[in-house]
Amino acid sequence: MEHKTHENDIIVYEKDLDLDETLDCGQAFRWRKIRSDYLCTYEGSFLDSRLTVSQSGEHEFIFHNISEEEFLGKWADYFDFGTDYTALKRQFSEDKTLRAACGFAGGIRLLRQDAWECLISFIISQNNNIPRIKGIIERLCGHYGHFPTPGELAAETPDSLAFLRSGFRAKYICDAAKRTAEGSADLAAIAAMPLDEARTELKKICGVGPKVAECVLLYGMHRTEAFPIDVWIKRVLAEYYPDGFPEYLSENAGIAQQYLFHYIRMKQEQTA
DNA sequence: CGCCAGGACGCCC
DNA sequence: GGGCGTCATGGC
Repeated sequence: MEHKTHENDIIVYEKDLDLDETLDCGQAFRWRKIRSDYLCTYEGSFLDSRLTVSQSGEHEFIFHNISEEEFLGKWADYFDFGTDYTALKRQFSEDKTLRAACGFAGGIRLLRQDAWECLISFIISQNNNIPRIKGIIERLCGHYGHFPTPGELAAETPDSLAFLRSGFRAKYICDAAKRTAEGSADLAAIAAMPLDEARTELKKICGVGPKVAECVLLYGMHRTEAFPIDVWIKRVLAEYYPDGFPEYLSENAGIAQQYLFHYIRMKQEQTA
């Protein structure tokens, strides 16, 4: 990744990034495509940080109206620009199915999101569809003007969160907020634990089962060996990996999973 | 209308 | 330990 400043923007050159594939593949829920003169432009946030970013060419991106400090200190990390995805995809491509998935959408990157925001977001995601997940999170952030802190959410009750229309998940949101605010769930500590221990700790939060725990580990703590299994990945495993997922990929299985998730969903959409 | 959604829980055996 | 009904809400 190379970058330069131009007026108030940061221009980035990166071969292994596609904004549509990365920001609209179900790993983050707060990005929305806005009309523009570029290939595509997205507006989005994590916690209370907002960004407008455009894809101005196949390998060229504009991070609008931010300083170099803000780019290097925040967004370069968020977009995981420190990781060599060319090397990752080369490794993935030893596997036939993954080679097809990377060939289909090679511009996916694993965003380095905030653990707390991921915890709440993926609690909301359970037994839910992506458009509605986005709506609930939008109402949540709209209410506070930013993604609520653990303390802010801990002051709520399922009744006071009725405006979210999050259904049975409201009580789970409250439990996660309470535990995080009071420290019985210490996300920073969990992020540093051995994987199985981290899983166990996350699942102590009411409403966090195997799938949500895996998503928090992968998307919010960048534990790339975490491997969320939802209905789509179940189909991939049954169809392409009846004898199990290749062991040599285990260290980056979560990133591989991201390519496969996008691949199988788009394939389904095309044949549907 | 019915089926499904980036599931987890409680209960049953 | 595995199987199954239930849980709100709304997209399609």
